[in-house]
Formats: sequence, structure tokens, C-alpha cells
Amino acid sequence: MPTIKDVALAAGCSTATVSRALANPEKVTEATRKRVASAIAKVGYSPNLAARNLRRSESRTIVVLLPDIANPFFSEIIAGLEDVAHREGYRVLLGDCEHDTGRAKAYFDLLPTNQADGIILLTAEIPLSLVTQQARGSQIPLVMACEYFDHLALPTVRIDNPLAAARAVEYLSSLGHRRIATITGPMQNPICIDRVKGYQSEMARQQLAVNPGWIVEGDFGFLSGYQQGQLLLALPPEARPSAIFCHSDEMAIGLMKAARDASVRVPEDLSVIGFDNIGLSEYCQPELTTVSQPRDEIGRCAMRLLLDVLRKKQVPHQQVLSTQLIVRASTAQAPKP
Amino acid sequence: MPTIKDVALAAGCSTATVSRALANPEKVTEATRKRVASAIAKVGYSPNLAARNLRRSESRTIVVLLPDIANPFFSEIIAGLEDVAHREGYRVLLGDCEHDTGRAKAYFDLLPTNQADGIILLTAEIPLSLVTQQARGSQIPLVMACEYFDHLALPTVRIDNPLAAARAVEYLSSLGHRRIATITGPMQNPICIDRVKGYQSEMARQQLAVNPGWIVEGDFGFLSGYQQGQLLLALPPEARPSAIFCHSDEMAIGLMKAARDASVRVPEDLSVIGFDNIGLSEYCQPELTTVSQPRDEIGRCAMRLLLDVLRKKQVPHQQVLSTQLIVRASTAQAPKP
DNA sequence: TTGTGTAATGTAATCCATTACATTCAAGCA
DNA sequence: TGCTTGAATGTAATGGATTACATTACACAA
Repeated sequence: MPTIKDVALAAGCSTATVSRALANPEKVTEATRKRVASAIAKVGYSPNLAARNLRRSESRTIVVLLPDIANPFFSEIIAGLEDVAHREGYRVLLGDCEHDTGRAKAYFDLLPTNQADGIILLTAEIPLSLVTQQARGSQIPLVMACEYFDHLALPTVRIDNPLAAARAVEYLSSLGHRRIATITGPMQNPICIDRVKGYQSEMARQQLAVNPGWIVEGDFGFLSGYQQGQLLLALPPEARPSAIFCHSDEMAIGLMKAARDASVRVPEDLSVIGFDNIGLSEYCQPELTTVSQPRDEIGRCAMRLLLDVLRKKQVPHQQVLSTQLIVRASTAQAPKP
Repeated sequence: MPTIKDVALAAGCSTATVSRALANPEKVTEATRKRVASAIAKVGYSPNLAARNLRRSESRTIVVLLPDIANPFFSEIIAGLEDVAHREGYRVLLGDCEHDTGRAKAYFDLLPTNQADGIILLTAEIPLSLVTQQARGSQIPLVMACEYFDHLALPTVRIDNPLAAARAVEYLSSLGHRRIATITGPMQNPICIDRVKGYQSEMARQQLAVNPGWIVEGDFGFLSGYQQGQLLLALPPEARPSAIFCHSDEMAIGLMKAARDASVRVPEDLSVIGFDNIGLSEYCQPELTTVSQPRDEIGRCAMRLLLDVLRKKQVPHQQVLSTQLIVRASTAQAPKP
């Protein structure tokens, strides 16, 4: 592999000039710039980034931590993230924590050794100490997206979860539903708490009673939707919900399967609302009514925010993007009692 | 950030000894090793990998190129890949080519500059020149998984596609189906050609005629399954297939939606088989009969193979893993004519 | 013509870990 | 005792790009 020395030799100048021609073209004569350019082409040079990174103490690599690559919810966020990163000359190192906190630490350790310049967190399922420690001492560039930590003012891109949940409940209520349940994500998760709060406040606003058994916890996956769905559908008739708001589309689809198994018709007997609007939600049976998040835009925003942090720009601490209720075929008028 | 010098100072020895204590402990006295270890702990040292990589001309990073992160088919492969890589001290840089060949080149360019040590290709949708050029000249460590190139003897992990397709057709035939169609993936893709060959040879073996209109091309996505499904279901009754074998689960699910829209019942009027056994296939309506691939194992194999290549071990050129037909509710006896 | 300022370029130190080669020291043997 | 041998450790070169500082060259003014 040719080095900058070979280029300097071929262009008849010093390595410093070659380096400048590449990094600060305005500091070099038009003529030299051309000579360097053709020398680079001739010897087939491309810079050794390990050397550059060593010298510059940067890596142009951004770590993106997420709980589970297999979750389709994240794929579009990642696509958005990556696109912005590539345009700006950064690489993305995807870190799947698989709900395993040891992994997260390994990724955080890339920062002090200049293997990564910053981190985007798509999960709050990591030891809080990693974040606080870093954020206090060395001011590690860190941006959160979707999720957030309760007591930390980290730059964050997110949606208005209480509002989104309230809207879903409001819609169900407008269809005449009075017994509305919810299958949440993991409740150690602030966004799930927010959605439950939104659910509760809207239920109150609509003067609907909430049976404590109507708030059940899932883990965002198909199976938990199925299992918790079975539980809800097994409630005695007077307590059985006629509508269920799920914190993810996968759980909503699992729930709809539970409904089929129990001969409960969706939407005639039971209305279902999901969350995320994943690709699948248009192809399941019945098509799923869901709360859509601007996933691509969340990814883009988060990456832009992080790059701004790296460039020491002032950044807004909270960026809130809007959601949209997409009405499809899994919701209908409440059944007559 | 403390460097190896600080450790040497704290341990009262030279940097060389520190380095050796870390890399070749057997070359250092027990006593020194302990002194170094506690010095490292005291100053909080961790090696600067940019410097190490520069010196060693390696990066311990593996690039994994795939056509589309958003496709859930890949997620489990990636999980397997990553797990093996982490255990062996390698990092995985995920490259989404988004069917855009320029991106692929950018990732290949990481190799000569020691930013990556090897590549795993989960897609054949890249300029062939990248592969041939590299493989010839510098013998770039490259392993393919799932897909393969026709005329190149690259180390490859894959399934027996013709056999898997033949088994699916054989099963449909055993249910009494005689008009069996197939919705393929992109036909520039060798694995799709293989599956079509398997389909054709099994049709011949079962002495079933193949209407040329029964082989239609999709792109693995929901929508193409839906659209091509509409086409197949619009054929005149005597040519209309009673069973359709799809090259992906997403297309099969799209097809089932087309069937619903056309009031064709699955499986009573139409049997559907998918491919991949993605998580969703158990939760759609009806549950999907499909050909399961050992995705996790494919990922693991591919990574192990690549690491063997890097370590200059002899590696088998082809590793063929077995598939399994998973029978669920989307297939049934052929309707009486 | 000499002097001053500035733009262009060169020289060499620097980033940090690794490792070839050099040195030290002690044990073992004649 | 003197010499060999090998283990343990040290010294310094190395990898390749960047950049502070030094030098050169050239334009323009006095």
C-alpha cells in the first residue's frame, strides 16, 4: 500500500504539502494541488486512517447502541442515521446489546481509546453509571433517541409519548369504547411509563374508569402480546376490554393472534391499536391501526445532533418529533353491550 | 488518557516490558507481571487501538455487507455473526448497501487501508469487479453467506436451495396440488435461479406441467408478493394455481393479503409456502408454512470461516447447512376441481 | 537596492504501541 | 575461575499522517 511519502516523491514535494493539499487545499498553489492530485492517482494512494486517527485523536466512528437488532422498529432509524453519517464522512458501528449490559460497557470503552467519537443510545437498558460517569468527567458526546433517562439532561430526540398514547385512547373513546386496556413495554422504561400516563390521563379526561388489571406489561415482542392478550381476553365479560392499546405493533399482532385463538373477532368484538407502524402492520389481518413514528427522521435528527455536539455547537436538549395515528382495519365502533 | 509510558513509569520498567506483559505474559516474570497489572489498574490504562492497529496493520474489524438492514431475515444472521466476532475480540461494521453499489465500494476500500480485516458478503448485489479484483491481487479475506457468485470459488456458507425448493414442491404435490406456481426473488440472484431449478425439476419429477406464467419475479418484499399474487390469482380458472411457493415469507404474507382481497381462502382455496421462517410467520393469519433456514448458524459459520481465513487456516470452500420445511396452517389438501 | 511582509513549502516532532536488536544477569558447566 | 547459555529486560526504530515551527521565495514599498 502506497503511503503519503510515495505521493510526495511522485509529486516532487514534501509529505506536509501532500497532507495540506488534501486537508487544507487553500493553503497550496493551484499548480501543486494538481501535481499532488495526479501523483495520488498515479500511485493509487489512500490515507491510512489508523495513522490519521492516532494523530488526530479521533476515529470518525459513531457507536449506535440498541437493545436488539432483530427488532424491525430500529431498522429504519438506523437507515436514517447511517445516511447522515456517511454523508458527513462518519462510519456507524452498530452495537447490539441484546439486553446484556456487559456489552454496553465494551462499547463505551471504545470512546476513551479513540476508537469511537460518540455514542447514540437507542436504549435505556444500560447501566446508568456508564452514562453519568462519562457525562460528568470527560463530557462524552452522547445523544439519545426514542428513549431517555429520567434525571439526566442529555440531548435527546424523541416523540411526545404521553400525547401519542392519549390520542390513541381518545380515538378509541370516540368510537364508543369504555373498557380500554393497554399492553405496555417494559415498565422500567421511561417511555412506557409516559405512555401509561398518557393512557391514564386521557381515560380520566373521558371519565372512563381504569381497571388495574387492564394495564399489563409486555416486552414489545410478538409472544408477550400473545400471552398478555390471552390474559386480558380471559377476564370476566363485565371486565373484559373492548379495545386494547399496545405499545408496539408486534405485540398488537401477537394480541390479534390470541384473539383469533379465542374466537374473538377483530375489530367487531375487539379493537386493537399498535405503535410504530412497522412495514408488516399493513399486511397483517386485519390491517393494523397504529401510531406512526417518523423513524427515518428520528435517526437523522439524532445523528445530526451528535455531529453538532462533536463540533461543539450549541444543541437543543430536547427535540420532539410528531406522531400520527394511522387508522386501518383493526379498530371499529365498540360492540353494543 | 494514560499511555503505556505512564504504566511503565508506575511499574518501574520499560514500555516494552509492559507491552510484553500484556501480549506475551510468558516472556515476563511472575513478579513483573503483577507489578505491571497493578500499575495498569492504578493509572487506569487501556491501550490506544489506533496506535496498535497502525503498528500491527490490522483493525480487528470485520465488515458485513448486506442489501438491506430493514429486512428481518438478516437480523438473526447478524446476531450470530456478532456473537462469534465479539468472543474472538473482533468488531463488526455493518454495511447497508441499500442496493446501491457505490456504498459497497466504499466498504471494500476500508480493507487496503487497514480499517477492516475482512468482509462477509450477505449479498451478491455488488459490482463483481470489487470481488475479482481483490481476490486476485491481494487475496482479500472474503466470505459469502446465503448468496454466492456463479463462477467464483469463494468460501461460502449456504443452504441447498434447489433441494429446499424441491422439498416444498414435493410437499405441495403430496397434498394433491397439480397447478403450483412460484413467486421468486430477483432473478439476477443465483440462489433464486437455484430455487427455480429445484421447483422445475421437482415439477418434472412429479410429472406436473409448468405454465410459464406460473413463474413470476418478486423482490422479497411484502408489496411484490401482493402484486404478483394479484396477477397469479387473476389467471383464468383452468390456469389459476392452487398452491404458490414464495421465495420469502414477506412475499408469502403479501400474497395472502392479495388472496384475502380477492376472496380466495387460504388454505382452503390456495396453499401458500414461504421461505426463511421469520418471527412473523408464526403470527400471521393463517400461520405460514415455510422453509426454515438456520440463520443464527449461518452467521456463526460465516464468521468462523472468515476468522479461519484471517488466521491462514485451510478452509472448506463450501459449507452447506440444512433446511427444514415447517408445516403450519397456510397449506392444505388441494381443493376438489 | 534593501527591507518587510506574506504566501508557499519544507523539516522534524508527534501521536502510542510494538518489536527487532542490544544488554544485563545469573545459573550451569568445564 | 572463566565461559556459555538463555531468560528477562531495556533501547530505539517503526508504522503513516499531521502540524508547529523554520525556511524560502516573491511582491511591493521605501
